[in-house]
Amino acid sequence: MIDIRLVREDPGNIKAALARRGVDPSEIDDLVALDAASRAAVGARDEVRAEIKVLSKQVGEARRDGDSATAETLAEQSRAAGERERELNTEAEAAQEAVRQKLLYLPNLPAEETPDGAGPDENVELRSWPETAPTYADHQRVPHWDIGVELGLLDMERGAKLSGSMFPLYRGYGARLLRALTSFALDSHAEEFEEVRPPTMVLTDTMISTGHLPKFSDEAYHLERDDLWAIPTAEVPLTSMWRGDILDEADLPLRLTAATACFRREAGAAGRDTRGLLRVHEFDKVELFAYCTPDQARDLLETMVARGERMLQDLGLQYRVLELCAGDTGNSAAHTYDLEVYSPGVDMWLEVSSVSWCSDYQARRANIRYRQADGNLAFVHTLNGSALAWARIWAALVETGRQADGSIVLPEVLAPYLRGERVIPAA
RNA sequence: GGAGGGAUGGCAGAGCGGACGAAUGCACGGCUCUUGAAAAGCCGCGAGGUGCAAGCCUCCGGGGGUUCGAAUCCCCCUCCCUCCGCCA
Repeated sequence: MIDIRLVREDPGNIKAALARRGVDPSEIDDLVALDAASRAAVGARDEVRAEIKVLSKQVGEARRDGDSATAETLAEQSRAAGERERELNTEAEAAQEAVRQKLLYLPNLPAEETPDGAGPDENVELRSWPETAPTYADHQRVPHWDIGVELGLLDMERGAKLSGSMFPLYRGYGARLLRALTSFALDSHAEEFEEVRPPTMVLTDTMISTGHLPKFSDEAYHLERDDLWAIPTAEVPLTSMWRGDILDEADLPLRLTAATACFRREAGAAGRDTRGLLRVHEFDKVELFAYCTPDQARDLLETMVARGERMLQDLGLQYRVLELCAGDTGNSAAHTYDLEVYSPGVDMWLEVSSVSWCSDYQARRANIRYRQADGNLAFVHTLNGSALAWARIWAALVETGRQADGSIVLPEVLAPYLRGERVIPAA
């Protein structure tokens, strides 16, 4: 969440920053009013509490002096104050909770460098690869869902039979390809990023820390009986690994990588991209994550994007890099780059990575701080990025690699992970 | 699932109705000494909120309760450890 003090000190500035992402300025006015009310209520309660403390101390003294009459008089006064305290406390807590709720729903402030814009159409294309766009043959213009059926790699019908639509089931070479991608990715990050295998079901507090709750509860799967949430991305558990902790500055940046399944209800996208792997409820993804100081954040963002790009080049997939505009940047992020691959069979650009700098928005929610050289505490910055999301990569690889005879040639870099078998034979 | 023991500052660990926001050690910061460093000595040092400030308030796993007053007593919950049961 954003720092309430910034709102208090300069509401106009916050209004302007959040207006860039479509937040109504009146929201900030509401927040300022709630905050003022909260501080007044807390102050009133604290005064009574101070009174009770003084009285209690005096009761003790009177008792020691053997003056039981005075002790009883003071105790009576304290009891009366206690009743007032209970009322004022109820008010104060309600007022504080109102401020917190308001803050939990407000998105992060966009970074200065994040370009203006209202939605996806105004994102900025920074670069693309390869420099000259490839041409694609007719045999590459076959959608992956057809290829999947033809070669026995993807069985969406049986997936739906088990779990409903948009739950893919991979078979044979198709399943092995996924496993190869995950191994390839983790190995390539291993030198700089510690490999983690976190739980995929998490507590409500864990989801709140990243900003996925309370605002986006419709997008997540919830197991009611145990009150657990299926993670939409490894970013969620990784952010909470150090929730509530104080890190040493010397340990920063702390870099992690994790492969997990990711679960998304896609409630807001019902009926869109329903075929194949373009949009699914469960997919595997390798995530990069970092905790760092504010000074380290911008460089880290660039190096994480570079890792994603490097992998796409290694996989031989055509891609472009988008800098998201303020209006399209995710709730928790200050600045985001998306990587999109071109998939010739469906003739679409598919988002396969989103790399975000969340400034201290998540750290504030999760209360993750570090001790600076001067001894003071400050919130860390968090960054996350996919490297990469496999379902759409799988689609692009199968479509791009399709040969005239119907077989599929996979990238050289995956050979070690495919027992040397880079070619999925034609049917 | 059953039985017992725990949870206190960055870490370790005392405290078990009032003088406790909390001993002590380590870590950390400053200073002295030193050519420099180490060692030693001295001083400082939990966090959050609010206030111009002095100050005031909150926090001893979480939530309730008893009491004039709770880290300390009672109840519930969570997590950790030991033992038993079950289990991939």
